[in-house]
Amino acid sequence: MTAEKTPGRKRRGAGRVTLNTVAKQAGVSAITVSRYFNQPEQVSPERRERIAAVVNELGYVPNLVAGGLASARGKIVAMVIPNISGPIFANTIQGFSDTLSRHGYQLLLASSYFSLEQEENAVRAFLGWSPAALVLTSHFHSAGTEKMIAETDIPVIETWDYQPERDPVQIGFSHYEVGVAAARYLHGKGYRRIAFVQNSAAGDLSALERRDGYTATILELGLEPWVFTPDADRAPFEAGKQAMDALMNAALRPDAIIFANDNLAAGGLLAGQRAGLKVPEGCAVLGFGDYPFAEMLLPSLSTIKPPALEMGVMAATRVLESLGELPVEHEVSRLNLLECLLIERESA
Amino acid sequence: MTAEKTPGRKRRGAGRVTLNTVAKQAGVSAITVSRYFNQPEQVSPERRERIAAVVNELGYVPNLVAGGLASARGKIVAMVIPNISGPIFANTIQGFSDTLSRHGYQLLLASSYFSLEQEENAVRAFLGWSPAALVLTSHFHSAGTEKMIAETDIPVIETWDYQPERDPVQIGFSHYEVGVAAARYLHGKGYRRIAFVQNSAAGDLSALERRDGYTATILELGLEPWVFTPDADRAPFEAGKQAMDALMNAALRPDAIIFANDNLAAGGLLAGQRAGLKVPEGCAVLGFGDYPFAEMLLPSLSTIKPPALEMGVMAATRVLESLGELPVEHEVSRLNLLECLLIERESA
DNA sequence: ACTAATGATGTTAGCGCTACCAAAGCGCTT
DNA sequence: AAGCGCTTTGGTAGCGCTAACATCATTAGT
Repeated sequence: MTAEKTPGRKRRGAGRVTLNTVAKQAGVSAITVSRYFNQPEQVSPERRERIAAVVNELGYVPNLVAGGLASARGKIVAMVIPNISGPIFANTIQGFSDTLSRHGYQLLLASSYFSLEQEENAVRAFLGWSPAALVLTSHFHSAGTEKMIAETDIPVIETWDYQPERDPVQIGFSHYEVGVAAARYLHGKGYRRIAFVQNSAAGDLSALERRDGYTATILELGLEPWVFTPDADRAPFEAGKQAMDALMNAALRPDAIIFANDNLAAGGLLAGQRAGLKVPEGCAVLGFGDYPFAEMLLPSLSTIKPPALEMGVMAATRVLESLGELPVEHEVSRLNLLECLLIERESA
Repeated sequence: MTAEKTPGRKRRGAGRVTLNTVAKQAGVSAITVSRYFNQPEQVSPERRERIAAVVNELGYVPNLVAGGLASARGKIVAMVIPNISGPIFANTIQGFSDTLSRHGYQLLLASSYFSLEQEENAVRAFLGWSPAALVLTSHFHSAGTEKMIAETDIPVIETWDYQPERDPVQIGFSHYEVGVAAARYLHGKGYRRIAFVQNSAAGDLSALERRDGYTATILELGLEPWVFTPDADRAPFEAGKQAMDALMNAALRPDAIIFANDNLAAGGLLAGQRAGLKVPEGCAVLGFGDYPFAEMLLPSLSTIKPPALEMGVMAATRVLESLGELPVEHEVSRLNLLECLLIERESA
């Protein structure tokens, strides 16, 4: 029944079901079918019904690429995140994606592995899809990325950090304050030789801010900062073991250790236990991230829980608000500071 | 310098930098600039250089939406996965995404939460973006989804399972055989009262296949199957605890337990330990998934590791091959059976 | 030297959809 | 009865790009 009468040379999308096919079949104009999908309330009920029947019969799927081109805004949102499989970022992605998909937006995702160059490439490619919004992680970007986000007119959101003086919408928390809180908490518990174990993964610049918060606070408390840096090429779990072994063999052992994340902390915990160390009596252990296994360890791991899921949901909410898909509560704020939660378990 | 001379009424994408802007500025035709991006080897070096300079100066970013419409194939690949934040699927996504992005393809991602309806919605929306390929999880789909994947002409790949008789490309492993292997392994170790703890999450149909493999094998070995199903509304970790408590209070305790996944197993392990149970002497524990924390537990968790990352990489490879982006090794096979690995640690 | 083959570049016509306007239909007021 | 505002519908002209073909310059072949 596909009556192709075009005589000439060019026939690319032959015989595909398009808006026009549906329109003809339903006896309405193309634009009406378009409205049926985008502003159904503007189409009379009878036509809606007729169009629905035809759509169903033909199995028509709207071509969003064409729609995106015509309207210059696709229902798609781009996100670049350091890595997808990390236990914490995953929650942010999930919260973001789910909130968006409830409103018919799709997620375009890429990981940067903390590489600014990879981030830039991803952003460039994404902008070519003219997404409705762009979500990045942290405020550390290459010059090229900065240029692009300054020039684009779509909303840009930065998560997982919080820099009041920056221009894009900020949804995050202060890593520096996390370092401060960790040091103060252990100090309050009576610990005095508090060490900090750095992230072995290069490029995680936010982790350095946590360390800086720690260092500053320790000095302020009149104690001595003590930062241990594992070998850069070790996996986090192994790096944690290395750190614990090294610290326990030091002349003057620490009585508490802050690990830059829970993976490191778990490694430290296990190495300590295998060496007969009692936690927290012999040495307290505090992590960061509240990874899913933190409560599964023995002793369970005290840690600082970042608002990972909340950031994803809030990022999506801000995006939807600025697209007019969601009523704006209060006033869209450029600065959204969320709180971390210190979860006190057995290890500290 | 943006000389707009169009007199008429419609001006939508006003003053945006397009292919044409670049072309004029560089003194070449639009198609040459297009070639510069898509088949650079067809453009002479001098022009390449000139175009590169202009692109850089204007900060031009190709509009992939327009390109996708014109060429009827966007450099985008869609994936639907049960959930993004699960520790195992995350690896598949990561492997998939990374392999693709190395070839300039972007990832469109959605999660279905094991809901066939949500999967169908995601697939429908994705097809509208005319992706280069579509990747799904498992072979359980709604009728609507089946219809769409039958009618579309883009490659469809199913991962995380393996059904030889199905049409789409299969990349996965046999869940049934995992159940068989788990039962055999414990039997070989001398255990005789082997229980199986089901997944509390409804909708994970693959988990049921693992159970079936277990049941069949246990019967074949002349033992008695024993399947425990936790309350459906419990989080996995809690469900594992519940299962362990219940099984340990049974009249005749099991001497080994297979948990449908590592989260359940971790809960079981912890509940057992808190109750003074020695693992594996009192009761062996075997998980599934090799979640990152499996080696961090005490005792470390024996488990079956699915080829999560490999499936992602292989899915991407097959996609790229069928798009002609990658030389085809051997012959593109529709059936790709990968192996799980039983990782023997301390718990079983 | 003349034609054929090759490679680089340009011209034209859409891809399938929506923005923009215009117009028609309807109930109501004055 | 004419005018007004409102809703519903349709016609037209692109959105920015690339496929397909056409053209031109260059080189090779006899």
